[in-house]
Amino acid sequence: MSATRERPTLEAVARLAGVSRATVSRVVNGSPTVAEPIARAVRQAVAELGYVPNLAARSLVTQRTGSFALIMPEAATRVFSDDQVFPGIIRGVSQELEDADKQLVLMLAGSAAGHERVERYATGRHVDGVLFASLHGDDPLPGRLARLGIPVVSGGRPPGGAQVPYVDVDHVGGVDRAIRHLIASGRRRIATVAGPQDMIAGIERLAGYLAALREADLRSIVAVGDFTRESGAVAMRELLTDDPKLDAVFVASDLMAHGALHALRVAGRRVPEDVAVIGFDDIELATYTDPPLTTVRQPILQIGRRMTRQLLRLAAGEQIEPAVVLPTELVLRDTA
Amino acid sequence: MSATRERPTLEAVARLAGVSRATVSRVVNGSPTVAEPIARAVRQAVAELGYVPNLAARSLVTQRTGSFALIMPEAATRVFSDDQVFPGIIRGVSQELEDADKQLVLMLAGSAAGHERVERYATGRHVDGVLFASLHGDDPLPGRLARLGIPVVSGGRPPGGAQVPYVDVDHVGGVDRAIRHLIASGRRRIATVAGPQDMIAGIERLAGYLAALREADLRSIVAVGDFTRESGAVAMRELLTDDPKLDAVFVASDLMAHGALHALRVAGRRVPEDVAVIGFDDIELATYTDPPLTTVRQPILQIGRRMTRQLLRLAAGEQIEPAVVLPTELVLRDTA
DNA sequence: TTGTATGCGTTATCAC
DNA sequence: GTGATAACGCATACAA
Repeated sequence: MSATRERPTLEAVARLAGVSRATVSRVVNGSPTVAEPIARAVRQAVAELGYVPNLAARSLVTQRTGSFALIMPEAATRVFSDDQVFPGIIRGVSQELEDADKQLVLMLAGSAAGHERVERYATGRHVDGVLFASLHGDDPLPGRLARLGIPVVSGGRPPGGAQVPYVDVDHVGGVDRAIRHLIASGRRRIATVAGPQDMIAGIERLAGYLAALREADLRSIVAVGDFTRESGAVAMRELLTDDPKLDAVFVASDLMAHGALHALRVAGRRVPEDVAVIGFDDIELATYTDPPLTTVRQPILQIGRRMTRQLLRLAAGEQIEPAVVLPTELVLRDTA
Repeated sequence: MSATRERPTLEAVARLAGVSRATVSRVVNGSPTVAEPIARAVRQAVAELGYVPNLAARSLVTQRTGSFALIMPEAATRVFSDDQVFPGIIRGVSQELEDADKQLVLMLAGSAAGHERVERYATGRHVDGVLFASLHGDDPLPGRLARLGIPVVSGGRPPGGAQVPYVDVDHVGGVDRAIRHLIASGRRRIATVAGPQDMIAGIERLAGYLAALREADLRSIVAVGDFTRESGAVAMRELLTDDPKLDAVFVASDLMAHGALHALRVAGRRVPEDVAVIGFDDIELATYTDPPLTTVRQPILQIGRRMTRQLLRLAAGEQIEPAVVLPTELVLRDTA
């Protein structure tokens, strides 16, 4: 029982079981064409030696690895702030991959170096397919991988218009319902804290806000954040400066909304009496803010699951829809 | 530019450059023993063909993969709740690995199936080493991997006493300072919401609480949660039932403390006037609770970084300390 | 049903 | 400095 015992190979198992390597391979891979007594002997030898297949060798010949990459083109700080969106996607992907008995390889690609390493990794055929949790600007990577024949699915429509299959939610519809609700409850000076304008979620939600206000013939008041809580607070302060009499604000993410609530409290505004607030996402935090946050729910877990299912189908050689759009829903709590 | 173009191999590059495979390999791996003109020609051919080394083939011969696994023996729900502890560790690990130009493979092993898949993956030599973000009970996996000669480092002392090198923080010292602070400010009925008792963080923080109260000759009041926000709220309600007159509570994690604050507000208790609250972790949320949370800071990012450095040294064949313990610190805000 | 032989794409050990 | 050539550990077409 030495600590650095040689790893047993197929060969060793074959010798011990008194059969050929091929037979051992068949047993290990569950081929039905092996006589039961022999199979038993082989399994016995496998157990005795503690044999585990070398995955590198296997994937060298099978041309597949059984693992899939989920790429977060974000700084780690952003992925793991307490914004629950990325984590939710990770969970969805993880669940679906687990069901398929595939391995998840999570890659953070915030830095340029990280981006490059991801590319090497994926093109090096370390994975059978690649998921992008989000995309910034017109990142060329997904298109490049797809062109190399590597199955790729994106979370959110690629902002640059890259031709990559994606799964997204109905941002505009959700925002529209939120704004209508504010208007219906008598609000007239409706501002927004928008998300980053190089991400599709930021772009679409702002577009939705602008369209809804235009239709209602109301003036728009915009400040831009970057989906962090801190940026939400900063943007809220800007808005209050721009228009001290604003009576509602649609914030493009719950985390930013939390920051905004904080800023409003500091500024002495009551929510919802003075200012109504609606967020977007419906992460767990939304239930625990003070007061609990009215928000547009997006099915975060489902995004991850759906992306994964699409990718698995793609990797299996099936044809898939170029776009899947999931519904959003307005969840009424106490801030609007 | 066909979508499923054959991948170029070393052979192809060699042919195009008019040299041998060995030479191409040398150039690709940056060997200095290649004449510059030839090296240039090879690089040219590599670029032209878009050659990328097949990592499976490479690791088959080098016996190393350049990637390391970070295993979260938790349900995904827990890892990616908005508790920032696991994410913080992931970030630390990710940063340090990035600096070393190594790949991070994140594996969730909450379910039994997941646990088994992780074992196959690691013993299958898909990674050069393994990090456990936390350990439950006496999980046999880390010990098993270590015995197979796979470098392993644990985050937190293994509760079961497994002989695996680990990085942990000074739980007891931190809790002790928290309790002393409560006593010094006149609190006498000090309760605790403990963490899960199969995790070292839960065990040690409760032990620290009990020891500090015993020393001060005060009565202990204990409820147990599982590090989720909801469990913090539930436990807080229990405590209020047990002793309606309690005037302070040490909560073993900030997220549970958030739940506890919520429960206290609902119960009509003012914080800190009626009840003082101290958390543990100092995640970003602690700054944003209402009121901002006094808490014991642990250097979460550093835990991840330090674990990774230890693992890299281990994988490089160096000898490492069996235990590294990082300091904690009391951060005073408004709840105590 | 089982065994033999071959190849997957690299790196490493030699000669040259 | 460069080029053959032998592993690395496995899966599979083909033969028996």
